[in-house]
Amino acid sequence: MKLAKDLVAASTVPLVLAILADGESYGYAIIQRVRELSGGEMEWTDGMLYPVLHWLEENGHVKARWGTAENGRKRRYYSLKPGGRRHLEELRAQWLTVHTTLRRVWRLQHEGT
Amino acid sequence: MKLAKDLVAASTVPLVLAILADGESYGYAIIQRVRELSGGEMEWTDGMLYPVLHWLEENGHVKARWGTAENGRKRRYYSLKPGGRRHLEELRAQWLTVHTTLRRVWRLQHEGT
DNA sequence: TTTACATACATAGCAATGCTATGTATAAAG
DNA sequence: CTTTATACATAGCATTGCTATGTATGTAAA
Repeated sequence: MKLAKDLVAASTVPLVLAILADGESYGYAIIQRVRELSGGEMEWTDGMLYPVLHWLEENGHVKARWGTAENGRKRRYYSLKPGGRRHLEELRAQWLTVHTTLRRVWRLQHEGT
Repeated sequence: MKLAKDLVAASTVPLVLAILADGESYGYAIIQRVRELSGGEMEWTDGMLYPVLHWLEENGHVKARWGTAENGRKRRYYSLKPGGRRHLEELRAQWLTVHTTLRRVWRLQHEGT
């Protein structure tokens, strides 16, 4: 399923933060995690993720460190800062507000009266 | 609660279509309906809604007619066309895909293991 | 040892567009 | 006669998402 641009934009930051809330991670792994969590429905490109990661870092939501994988490969590991956790909760609340609203109208369609 | 731009953008069209799926309506009433459905959390401006309505009409999702309210006031009534209904279902499916994905990560945070 | 593929990160730059700001008009209320 | 709520419309630009592109290396296969 091809997802609308808008929807992808609205969910990118919440998803990244939520994944990091589960523990430190890095770009490539986050992309795979998203595919996994979505059952293959969401396919992110690295080109769209890295700018988001940089933005999150600049805005104090996450911190980053260079690390080395078991195989010697360089990686940039990201983890949540307290501000990021707060931001995540805020975004979650916003998402749920909208979701609840949508559910209310949908219910009118699928049920009687 | 102030909602993020992205999230507003992602939910506007689905919400409008869903409201129209419930029956013919017009700009001003749609704005009030959104406020009502969201329990006052979502406040749309007319300036952001009308362009969306025009876009939906141009793209064959809705049809519009000029009508007159009981009080003699001119109104532009919109109603769903079959293509709009299909589009609504498509957007709903997309929304649910993302929502399900988010719920899965959130669950990891709020529950154990 | 060369090719191919997966892994891994980075960013310039512009196409696309959301929506603010602004304008018009009228019914009802005070 | 003034204000408020109702009702619709759109120019135009500030904002920004993300494609396209570039770099680099580990591993497997050919």
